[in-house]
Amino acid sequence: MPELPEVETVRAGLDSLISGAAVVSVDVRRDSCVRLLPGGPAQFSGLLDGARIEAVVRRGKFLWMPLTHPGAHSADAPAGEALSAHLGMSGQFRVHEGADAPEPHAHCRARLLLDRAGTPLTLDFLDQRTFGYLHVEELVETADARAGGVGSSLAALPGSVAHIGRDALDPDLDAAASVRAWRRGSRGVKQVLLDQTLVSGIGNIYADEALWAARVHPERAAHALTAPQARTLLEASRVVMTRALAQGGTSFDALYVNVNGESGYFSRSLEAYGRGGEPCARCGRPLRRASISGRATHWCATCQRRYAPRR
DNA sequence: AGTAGCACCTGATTGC
DNA sequence: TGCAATCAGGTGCTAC
Repeated sequence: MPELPEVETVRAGLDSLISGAAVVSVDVRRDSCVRLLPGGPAQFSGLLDGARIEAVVRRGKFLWMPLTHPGAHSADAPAGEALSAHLGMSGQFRVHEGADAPEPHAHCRARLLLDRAGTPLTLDFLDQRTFGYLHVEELVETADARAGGVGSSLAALPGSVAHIGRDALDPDLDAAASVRAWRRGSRGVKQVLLDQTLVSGIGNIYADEALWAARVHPERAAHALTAPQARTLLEASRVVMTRALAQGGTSFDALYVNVNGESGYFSRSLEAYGRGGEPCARCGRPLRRASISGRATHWCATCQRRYAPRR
């Protein structure tokens, strides 16, 4: 469920609250949330105990927190280690300051007790549908990060993120190369926008919003996009996700909230997603809704033409 | 190599 | 009322 603006809202909230905190104890309440570790919850706890969270960083929808281990040598992992996380369709982080944390929610999959300069913190990972995960893994240098140069904060990525492209709001994204990659291949434009290995961060909501704003039909073949159309599409995705971020993200219900349990307001600003049958804000014709490769898709058949008009 | 299809889950809502 | 079908913001693996 969460896409780039929602994940960034979570990242910023976590960063301000838990950066610099040390892990005091770990309670995994559903083993599958650490399924990427062969050793399960015991290994997860062992890797985190005593570690210090240096920061909370993000690429696209992937989050990670570089760790340091006070008093330990770092010869094993030259680039360091990180607690990484993906929210899947329904993941949330919730932070409580002080010693009086409430009972864990029914969807709480793991609870970490932290200490930040003497202040106790409780970090809960909630996930109704359990597609999300927590993981501890080594950071690896990537060719992309080295080539990026300027993006020194992303010099190293967790192994599970190494195949993900820079996200649409990354200042180091190579727009020309991204547009070229988008225009290759036989898939429809919507599928290409959702391909996280090309440009990351765009999910089902913002794909529909960007396509509507750029007046591109979701089923237009990617190779039939002109270069200017593809550029417009990239710019539209940036604009819509930047506006959403400024409003705390998109939320329809309590399934997506920030680290304090609050909802964002961008659902009021959506032009296409969830508006099947309602009039298009540009032309007044009813918006279409259909399933495209298994994802609900919304568009205006008048403003967004599947085939380029004949001259 | 690139792409389609499905699997992975829980819970709310809709329809018979 | 009860129960089955459908749907939900994502990703990764497998098989063509």
